[in-house]
Amino acid sequence: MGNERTQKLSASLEDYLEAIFNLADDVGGARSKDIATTLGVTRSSVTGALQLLREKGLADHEPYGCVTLTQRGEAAAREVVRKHDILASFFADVLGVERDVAQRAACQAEHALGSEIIGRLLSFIDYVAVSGQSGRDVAGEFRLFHSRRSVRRI
Amino acid sequence: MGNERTQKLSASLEDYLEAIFNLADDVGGARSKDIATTLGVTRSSVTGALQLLREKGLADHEPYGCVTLTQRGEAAAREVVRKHDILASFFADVLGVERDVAQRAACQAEHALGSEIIGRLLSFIDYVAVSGQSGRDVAGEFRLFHSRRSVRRI
DNA sequence: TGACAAAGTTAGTTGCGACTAACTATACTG
DNA sequence: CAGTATAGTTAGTCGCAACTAACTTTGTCA
Repeated sequence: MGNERTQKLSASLEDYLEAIFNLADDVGGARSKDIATTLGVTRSSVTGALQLLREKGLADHEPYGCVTLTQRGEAAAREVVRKHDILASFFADVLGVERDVAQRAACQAEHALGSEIIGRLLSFIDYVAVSGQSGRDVAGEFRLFHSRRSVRRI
Repeated sequence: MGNERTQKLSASLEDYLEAIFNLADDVGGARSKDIATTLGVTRSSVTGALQLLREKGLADHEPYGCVTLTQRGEAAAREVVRKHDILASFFADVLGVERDVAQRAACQAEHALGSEIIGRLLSFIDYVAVSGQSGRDVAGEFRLFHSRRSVRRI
């Protein structure tokens, strides 16, 4: 109990995991420089974070080489990415927020919400998606509702 | 520009503002001890935070006395409380999460979301609330949808 | 192959936000 | 009103997560 398997990650380390995962996915490998660019931090900050991720058994990183995630690291990264995608989809597809605003908000909120809420949110997105098939498009109806209310406030 | 009026508050200071506001509302005054208990920190941490809030012109605090919020401090606190309430209501009333889980999640997420998203969320809650009056209760329907999907996964 | 640019690391600093321990002020109570 | 419990403050420490500056390694190319 209380070992490295159960420790909660900081928002910062979750961001690093997410960036490493996405870079590996997109470019085929995560270089320290690219992680720094993605997250808007210096290379030395990345070195420090990789050190921590290695200590926690989440990333492997031979100096001057590519960063790879361990099985546990990849699992943790997938969970962060999943939260991100669900939140971004909810903001954009249900609430009707601009894609890039939704993305940025998802980045912030993904660290704050547990799996109970995220699971329900995913469910809700699906509910809204199929709502059109039963004669009433919830997302569209809400957009109308929202724009009318906004107009009233001008 | 860049003066004290426009600076963004840390999540921690927002928590202090919120606690002070709620205590003043509930008990009629915010004592350092009570702020500490509410937030689960030590009294000395509160002293430090009050120092910062005073420097930022958000709280007045004569040593050994009650803490009061300035106009700007109260405005900032109201905004945090508003975000909290909207999020908690969304989690509980729309997603159907337990009240206390919703409260805790709102505490975490309230610092991460800007007014664009929060405004839409409020709008959405209203939309769901009036949805029942037009023959179809979105929240209730979703609960059914979610519970059926959950059962399928067992 | 030698030089240089780019990438990565190390060492040391900063700010924040918590903590403990020790001290001071206030308030209550016999 | 003296003594003590409670509240508040101060000083000093710690961990985290960033930073800069200086150094090392790697890779490229004339």
